[in-house]
Amino acid sequence: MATSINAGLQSFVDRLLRHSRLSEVEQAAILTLPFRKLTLRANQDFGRIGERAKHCCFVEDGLIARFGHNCDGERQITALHIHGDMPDLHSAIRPAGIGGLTTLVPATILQVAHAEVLRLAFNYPAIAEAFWRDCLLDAAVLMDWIMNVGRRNARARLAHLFCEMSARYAGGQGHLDNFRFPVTQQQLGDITALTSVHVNRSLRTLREEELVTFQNGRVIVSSWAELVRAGEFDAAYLTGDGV
Amino acid sequence: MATSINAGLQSFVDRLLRHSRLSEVEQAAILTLPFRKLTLRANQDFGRIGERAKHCCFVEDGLIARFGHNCDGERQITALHIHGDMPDLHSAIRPAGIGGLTTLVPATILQVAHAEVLRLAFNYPAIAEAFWRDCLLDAAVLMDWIMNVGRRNARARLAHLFCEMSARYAGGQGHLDNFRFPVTQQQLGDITALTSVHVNRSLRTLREEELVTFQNGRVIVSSWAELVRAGEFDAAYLTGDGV
DNA sequence: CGGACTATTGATTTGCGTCAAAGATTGTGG
DNA sequence: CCACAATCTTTGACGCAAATCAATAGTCCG
Repeated sequence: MATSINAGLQSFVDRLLRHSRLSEVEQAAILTLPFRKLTLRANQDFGRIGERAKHCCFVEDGLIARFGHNCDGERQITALHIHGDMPDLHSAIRPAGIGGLTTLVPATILQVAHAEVLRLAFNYPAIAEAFWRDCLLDAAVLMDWIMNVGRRNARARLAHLFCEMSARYAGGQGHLDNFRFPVTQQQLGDITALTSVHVNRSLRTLREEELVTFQNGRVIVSSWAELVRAGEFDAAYLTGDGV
Repeated sequence: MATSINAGLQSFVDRLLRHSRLSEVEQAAILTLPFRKLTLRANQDFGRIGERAKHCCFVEDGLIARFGHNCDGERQITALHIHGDMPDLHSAIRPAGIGGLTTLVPATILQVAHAEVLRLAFNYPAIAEAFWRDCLLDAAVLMDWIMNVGRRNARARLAHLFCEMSARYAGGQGHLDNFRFPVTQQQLGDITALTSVHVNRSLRTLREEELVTFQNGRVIVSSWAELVRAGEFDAAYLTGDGV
């Protein structure tokens, strides 16, 4: 169990600092959390459904998806977590699982015991507040995804998703016009509640309209303004508000 | 500004106690929160989009919906809140609005200033934890709704919704076979991402199958077991986990 | 070099939306 | 208490976006 300051934990602190104020002492307390580093293959499920977790996991590298299944076995991805996210911070407070977690690409995660997370939250009210706020940001994304899946057509859903990931990979400052987003068209379908066939057709539309190109797990934005319009994207829901 | 113990606040404490442990002192602290009671007509928007809130609102009576719009003006309801819920507890920690709030029927709400909520959370760590957990329960429902809208057909979406509301109106203990759920078919469509016409047809199907009848804002469950199966309902996501 | 994904495209089907119109219910003011 | 408006429910006919089915290429990797 490593306890030295770690670059992975630093990126989580960076994430928290984007929306919350933390003193040097509080930052240091997070950075010295004891963790266990796990290296996972692609498409490896962990944080099993129905099982009570005893750890939070923290994404040092890779792309993590939370998912559920309907009884026909169709998968629906309900959340994506990138470098610097803590996909199941909530499990420290509410251990009951809410869907499984899986890697979409090879990933490294840091496991931190619930007890350690709770100890921090208990000892440092500002950290508790930052954790709480972090969970609320995740919830805001969930709300946005309901809008996306419920009230937008295929083209708009994909446009919106690319906008969101562009903004998130940019780390809360503007957006990226060219970024790796290592998912298959099947997985894009699992995210947007479409079939891979229709994802393929809609991607072609977006490409031909010269809004965005998705190829080999990479997104290349041709016209950010048009893409934002097509996806009805407003980045407000991604930004914190407590600093 | 009333400060005496109030029956409305009591039902919120009851809700918290369903998932979190609070001492007598902590309960009393919540019950003496200063509030302002507002009586609202049906279909009255409040907690305006884009505006930073300064209060949390607490549902004493009625049915409150959180919603967003797409650019065609179609409304999507992303959350429902009943008697005892606090629809925007999160706004104390993250004031940025995430969609508007509206009443679906005449309602009475209690407004509590953010400062008061934060003071409680700061002074009583157990209350902060309970508030945090309460937000996580709301988030679990959001995740479930993504599944519902994304991966289930019209009949299953409605069945699932009726199951959820049956369980929630039962206050975390079993379910109700007969309960008021005062929404129109149009609003059922806004919740399930369907048109009111298709809601109507699907309700007929459910009625003819003798699973559930929806009439005049009342749900009458004919076969709970069948309804649960049709809606792929598992109440686990509604229950707290921290007691 | 062969097996397993992944992407692409065409043909066809279908669940749900759209449009339209007729009842039923509720509310309101005279 | 009735008349009339407004809203809500129900049903039919038709259209369309996305699903399904199916087949051919790429592409990656051992």
